[in-house]
Amino acid sequence: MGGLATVNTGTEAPRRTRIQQEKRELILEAALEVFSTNGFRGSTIDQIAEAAGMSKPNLLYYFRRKEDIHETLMQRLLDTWLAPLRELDDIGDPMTELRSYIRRKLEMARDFPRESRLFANEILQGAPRIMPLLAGELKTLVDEKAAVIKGWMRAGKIARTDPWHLIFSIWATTQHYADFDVQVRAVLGPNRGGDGRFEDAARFLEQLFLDGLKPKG
Amino acid sequence: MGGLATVNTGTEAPRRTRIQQEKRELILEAALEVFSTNGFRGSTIDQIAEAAGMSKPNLLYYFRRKEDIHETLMQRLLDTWLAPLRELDDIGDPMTELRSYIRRKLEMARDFPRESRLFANEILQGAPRIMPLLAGELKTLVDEKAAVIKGWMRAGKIARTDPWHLIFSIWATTQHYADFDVQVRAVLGPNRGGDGRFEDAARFLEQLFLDGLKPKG
DNA sequence: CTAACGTTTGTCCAATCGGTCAAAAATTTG
DNA sequence: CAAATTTTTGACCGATTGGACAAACGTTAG
Repeated sequence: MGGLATVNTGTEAPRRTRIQQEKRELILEAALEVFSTNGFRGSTIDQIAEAAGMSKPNLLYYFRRKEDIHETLMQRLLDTWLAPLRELDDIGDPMTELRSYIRRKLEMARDFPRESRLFANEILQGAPRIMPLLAGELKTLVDEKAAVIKGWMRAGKIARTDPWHLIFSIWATTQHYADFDVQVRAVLGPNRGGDGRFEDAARFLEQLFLDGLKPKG
Repeated sequence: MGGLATVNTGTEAPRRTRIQQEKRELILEAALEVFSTNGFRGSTIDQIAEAAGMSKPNLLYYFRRKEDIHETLMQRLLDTWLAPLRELDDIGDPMTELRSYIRRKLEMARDFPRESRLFANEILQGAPRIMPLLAGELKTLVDEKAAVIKGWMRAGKIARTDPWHLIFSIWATTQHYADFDVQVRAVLGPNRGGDGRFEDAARFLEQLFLDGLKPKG
């Protein structure tokens, strides 16, 4: 007889066997691949199951509903995704801090493009599943860091601007290389669009955020 | 009896009656709304038909397949979407030209957010339907404008950087306010996230691209 | 009026969807 | 070993999907 609801209690304590750990991980990896390229509604359980190398009922033994997979994925994502911003620290040289924040975000776009696209998909569709997190946890964190940046501006360490839009512009420019990767590569062509494109981007962004475009007097 | 295939010949000349013109326009408007928030696979013909105020078979009388609607939408989009870049002109002050390009792109993000999201959805999913356009028409245009920008750099009118990544950064920062609008508003909150957010963004971006963040000596 | 043509809809269909279930297979436990 | 438990699967279900079709309806030209 089937050993049923002991696995996906969801809210309860996750007492899991070794196999359950491994298989759940396998499913999440496959789901990340599928969800990030097709969106939630555009992805099917069959696709995920096939990518994970198992049958659909077997997948549903580990995750009761399609939404549970997506939810688990999103929860994990947000933690690692905001880590670079959390590291933005009041101690240390402001310009250096910002530069390394940009570098870290660009590295994440390079190393975890699927996670970036998963997030972008969710936001594009109106963030129906993570809206509370955006208005809560995320807003709190950004407001906090905006205050730090404002302190730097008052101290004359960096130019005075809108800290919130500064953070947006860092998000936009770095995540662009993950979310719009196909377009970036198509436009750059085989030569400039190769592996070196992230170093080119890093150099450009560093200069942009440091000096802007005005020619050196 | 039905007056059949005279409407959706697709490749042939579009000899259309007044009603056909109007209804097709109605459908495209509804489809833009639906596709831009749900993606292609996530949208259903029924949704579009309902949004257009007609029955599904009636919609399919004007567009034979779901894909035909999407294709028509994308074709129109690309023309208007790239118009600002086409206007980027060699005559005139380079810094002014770039500034007004950024302003125009930001206005498009404000006035046509659905178009921006439709495009973002397509790229996110690997641009399966417009890849040839990216590697062809788009690349040609960008290469051409990159050459113009390079000329400005050689003439010492703007700082030397990578013109392609400069264009990417303008796309990213401006379209961010359409594609990630939900997140932007959630983070800014009711006060700063109101209608004034685009003016704040315009001010910030102007300063970023002009002077960067380095404090004024 | 009527014939021809353009428009609209109700009905239907095969394929696919998310998810269930019971039974088989594999594994762990004693 | 055998019993208990966990894991896997084939078969199945109702709902939804994109699309086909013929009949009904509306409009216009002769």
